[in-house]
Amino acid sequence: MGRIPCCEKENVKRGQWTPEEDNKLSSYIAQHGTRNWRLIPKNAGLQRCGKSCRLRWTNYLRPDLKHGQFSQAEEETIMKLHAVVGNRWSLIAAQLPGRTDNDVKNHWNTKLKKKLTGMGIDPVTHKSFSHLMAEIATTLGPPQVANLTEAALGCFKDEMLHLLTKKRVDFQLQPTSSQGGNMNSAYGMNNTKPDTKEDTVEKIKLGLSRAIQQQPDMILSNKPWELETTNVGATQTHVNGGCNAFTAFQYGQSAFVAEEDGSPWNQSMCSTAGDQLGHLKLEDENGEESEGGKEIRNGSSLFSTDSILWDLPSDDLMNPMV
DNA sequence: AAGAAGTTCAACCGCTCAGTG
DNA sequence: GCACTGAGCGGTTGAACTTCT
Repeated sequence: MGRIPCCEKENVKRGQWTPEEDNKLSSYIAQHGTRNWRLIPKNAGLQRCGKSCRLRWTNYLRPDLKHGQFSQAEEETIMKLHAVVGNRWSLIAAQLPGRTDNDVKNHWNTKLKKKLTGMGIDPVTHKSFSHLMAEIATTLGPPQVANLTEAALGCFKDEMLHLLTKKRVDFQLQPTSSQGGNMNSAYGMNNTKPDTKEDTVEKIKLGLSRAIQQQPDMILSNKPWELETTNVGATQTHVNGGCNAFTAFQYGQSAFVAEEDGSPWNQSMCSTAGDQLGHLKLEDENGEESEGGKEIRNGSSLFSTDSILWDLPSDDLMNPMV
């Protein structure tokens, strides 16, 4: 039993709309309104599917639409709401006057996701990668924890590579006093060459392995059955006294600290390892070391401590959230 | 200058939901 | 309660444009 098509597929034009078509649709709707989309193309003299007309109108022709760049405030709203409601684009768009769900969705997919990833935050869960690594660790038995490096890479390799291969990365894997080993000879201090993807992955592996080896108690102590979950507003924060390094990485804290020490990765992806992983320095095109990178600085201002996730008073919403 | 690679965004598709008889 | 229909939603696609090599 097939689904009844919304219109006859033949005799129906598809693809980009022409200015004449836009005019026809706009003037028809101005006169007759938007009742019965199936009849609109026929009556307006358009060889288009009703659904296509509705989309064109709601996403482009509606007079109350904004077409320019998203403002910082709008981006903030999207990110906050996405953390709460997920991919409910229409719900999010309802809070942004003049923006459509399609606009919001596109902006999220092309800009905001990357921005978050660049900050070491998983755009799906809105948790830092280090937090997610900790969660992975809790699902592994002690013998498997040794494989955490591989597991973490499996999960975040794409994100890491995206970030690391887009920017010039200066790995400075600093040895700790307890290590005693000569990290300089192993990795080369101030290795300013980004190398190949494979090299990058190997370096991440080495750093993570070392961190995990040095902190097995911390990772193992974060057992799911010992986790206490508290609700903070609309988001959940895991609280575990023995594993503070992993707790409560939300935008506010993450970005705030990142700005302080200039290395978002140190705080997010690398916070598990802390100093053992060393510092990832981001350099700009001129080879100048940036304080966390341009992207990150923008992110920091976006996620100021004044606008952390759970601080979203319902009064701020344009429309009541369901 | 030209081709390749990456990015953006309008448009489409198929599914679900709500309204109606 | 059921069937049917229109509207709306979110995921995906691909053309156009931009940037890189």
